[in-house]
Amino acid sequence: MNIQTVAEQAGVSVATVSRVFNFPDKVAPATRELVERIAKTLGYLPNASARTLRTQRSRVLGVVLPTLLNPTFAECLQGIAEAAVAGGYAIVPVTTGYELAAEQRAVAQLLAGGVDGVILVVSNPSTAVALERLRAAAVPYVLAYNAHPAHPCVSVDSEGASAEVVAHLVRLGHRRIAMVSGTLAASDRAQQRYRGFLAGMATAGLEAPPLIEVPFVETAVAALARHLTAASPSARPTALFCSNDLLAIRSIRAAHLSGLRVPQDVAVVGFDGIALGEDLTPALTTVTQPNHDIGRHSVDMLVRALSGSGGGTPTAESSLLLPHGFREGESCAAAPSSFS
Amino acid sequence: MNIQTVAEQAGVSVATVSRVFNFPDKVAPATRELVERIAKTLGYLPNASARTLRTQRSRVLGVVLPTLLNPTFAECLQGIAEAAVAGGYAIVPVTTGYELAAEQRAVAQLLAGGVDGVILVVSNPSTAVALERLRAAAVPYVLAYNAHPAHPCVSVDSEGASAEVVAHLVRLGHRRIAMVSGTLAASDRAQQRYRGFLAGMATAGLEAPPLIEVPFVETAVAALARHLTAASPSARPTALFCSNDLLAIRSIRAAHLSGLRVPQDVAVVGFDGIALGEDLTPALTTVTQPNHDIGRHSVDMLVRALSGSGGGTPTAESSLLLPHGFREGESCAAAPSSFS
DNA sequence: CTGTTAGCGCCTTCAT
DNA sequence: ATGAAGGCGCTAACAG
Repeated sequence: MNIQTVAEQAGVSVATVSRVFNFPDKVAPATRELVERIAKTLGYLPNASARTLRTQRSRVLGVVLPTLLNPTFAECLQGIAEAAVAGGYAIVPVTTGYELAAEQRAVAQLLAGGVDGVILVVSNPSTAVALERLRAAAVPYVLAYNAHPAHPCVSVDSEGASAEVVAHLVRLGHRRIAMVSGTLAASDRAQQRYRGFLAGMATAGLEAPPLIEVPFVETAVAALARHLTAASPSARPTALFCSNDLLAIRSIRAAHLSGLRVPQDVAVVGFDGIALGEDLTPALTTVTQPNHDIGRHSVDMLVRALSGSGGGTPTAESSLLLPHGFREGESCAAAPSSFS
Repeated sequence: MNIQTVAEQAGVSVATVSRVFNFPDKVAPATRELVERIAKTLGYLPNASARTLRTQRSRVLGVVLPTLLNPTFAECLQGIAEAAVAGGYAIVPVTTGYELAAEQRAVAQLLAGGVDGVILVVSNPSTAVALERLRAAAVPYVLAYNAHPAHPCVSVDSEGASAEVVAHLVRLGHRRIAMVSGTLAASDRAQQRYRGFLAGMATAGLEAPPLIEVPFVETAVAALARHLTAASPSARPTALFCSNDLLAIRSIRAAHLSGLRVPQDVAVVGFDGIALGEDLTPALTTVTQPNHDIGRHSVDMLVRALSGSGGGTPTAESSLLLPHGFREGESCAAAPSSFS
C-alpha cells in the first residue's frame, strides 16, 4: 500500500495525500477527511524508509548502555522508551558490557543505521573514542549518568552524594568505613563516587582504608567475604559504602556468609536507588538517583535540539544535574556501641 | 557520503561499489580492494533507508515486552540483542506494562516502522489482537514465554515445572501450600503455573487453598503480610509458591514484616530464575528458565525464517520447549516438624 | 567482470 | 488549495 494508490482511490494527487499526513492544516477540511477515510480503509501508513530517505531524518534514537542486567539501566531505558514514544521516536538500544571496544562498535552500528541522535552511558567521557565519531558525523548525542564539562550530560552529583553518605555514617558513629567498588577504570561514576568518599573521609578527619575493588561480578561475593573475614574484628570496617546497589546486595550476602549481621555487625549503604532495594530484607539503604528521569530528560534534551531549527546539537552548557536522594533502609544502622 | 561519490573516486560504476558491499565474491579482487580502500577513506557506509526502500527489508526486529523492570525480561532482551547483532539485525523494543491496548499500539508502531519481524511476550496469545494484525500484515513473529498450539513459541513447560515444585514441597513435608500470583488474567504464564500448582496438589491428594492474587505491585508486600497474619498459625500456609521471582522476593519481605522466618516458619519458592536471586539472603529457591536462551532462540527462529527463500514465517510446528531447572536456595526448607 | 538504468515511496519546490 | 515532477541512495535486472 503506497501513497500513489491512496491518491488514485481518493481522486487527488500524491502531493495532497502527503500534505494530509504532514501538514493537515494546508489541506481543505473536506479533502482531508476524504483522504483520511480512504487511507484508513486501505490501511495505508507512510513508508518510514522512503520518508527517511527523502527527509534525511529517521526519527530513531540510538541508546548505548553497559548492560540491562543492572536494574539501574533497565529503569533508565524504560524512561528513555517512554519519552521517545511520546516524542514520536523509536529507539535502538545496544549494550556494551562495559567494554570500550563495544562502545565504538555500537556507535558505528548506530551511525550506519542512520539514527538522528544517540543517548549513551560510557565508561569514561574523556577516553571515549565513540564520542569523537559522533561529533565527526555531526550526530547529536547526550550522555546519561556520565558527567563531563565538555559534553552535554544528564547526571547527578555522585561526588557530593558520596561525601554525604560518609558524613551520615560518621554521624552514626562509624569510624572504620570502607568503600567497595567494581573495576574503577571501567566507570567514571565509580571514580567520582570514590573521590566523594575520600573527600568525605578527609572532612571527617578519618583515614580511608584501601578501596575494596571487586573486578568480576561472578566472584564478587566470595572476594568480599574474604575481605570481611581476613581482618581481625577490631580492624574490620563497621560500614561498607558500595559504589552501586548490586554490589551492596552482594556485600550483604558476603557479610551473611562471613557470619556477620547486617546492620548490627556491619552497615551497608548502596548507590543507585533501584526499586527492588525496597523489597529486600534488610531493605537497602542507598543513594537514590532518578533513573527514570535521567532517561526522560536525556531524550527531551536530544529531541529539543533535533526539532530546533538548524539540526542543533545539545551543548555542554545545557547539561542537567538532577537531584539525588537518600533512602533510609535497614541495611544501615549506628555503629556498635563499643566504637561510639 | 553516497555510493555515487565512492564510485567516482574509485573510477568504477555504482553497481560495482554496491557489489563490493553485497556480493564481494562477484568482484575482481583488485577492484574490490580499491573500492574498499576508497570507501574507508571517505567513511562511506551504505545508507540503511535507501537500502531498505529498495530491498523491502529493514533488517530490524521489533520486540514487544511487558516491562524491563522485571529482570526476567531484561535478561531475555539481552539475549535477543546479542543474537540480533550476531544476525545483522537491529532491534526496537517496546514495553506494554501488561496492558492489552499497549500491545496493539506497539505492534501498530512497529508495523509502521517497517520491521522485518517481531518477537513478543503477550498477556495471552488467545486474546491478543496484536497477533491478528501481524498475521494480516504477513509479518513473521515469534512468541517468547507464551505457549500456544496455534503460534510459533519459545517457552518452557510452566505447568509441568509448577507441578514439580509442589511435589518437591510435599516431599519436604509441606501440606498447607499456597500459591501467590499477580493478576491471573494479565498473564497466560501465571495461569499455566496455577494450573500446574493445582495439578500438583491434586496428585498429592491435598486441598489447594484459595489463590493469593496480588493485583498491584506497589501494594504487594502489604497485601501479602495481611494474608500471612490473618490466618491462625495452624491454618497459615507453611509454604508459598510464587508465580515469579519478584513476587517471591516480596513474599519474603512480607513474611519478615509479619514476624515469620524464612524458611523456618514459611518456605518460599519462586519462578523465573533471575540471576539476582542467587545473591539474596536467603538465596532464592526457584524454578530457573533459560531467559537469555529464550531470547536467543526466538531471534534465531525468526532470522532463519526470514532468510529462508520466500520470506517464510515461523510455524507453530517449529515451536521450542526449552528445558527448565530448579535452583535450590535457602528460602525453602522442610516443613516445621510438628507437621511432618 | 563491469556498466547502465529503472524504480523502491515519499516529500517538496514550483506552478497553477 | 491542489497538481506535476525531480530526486533522496540504493539494488537488481539486463547488457556488454
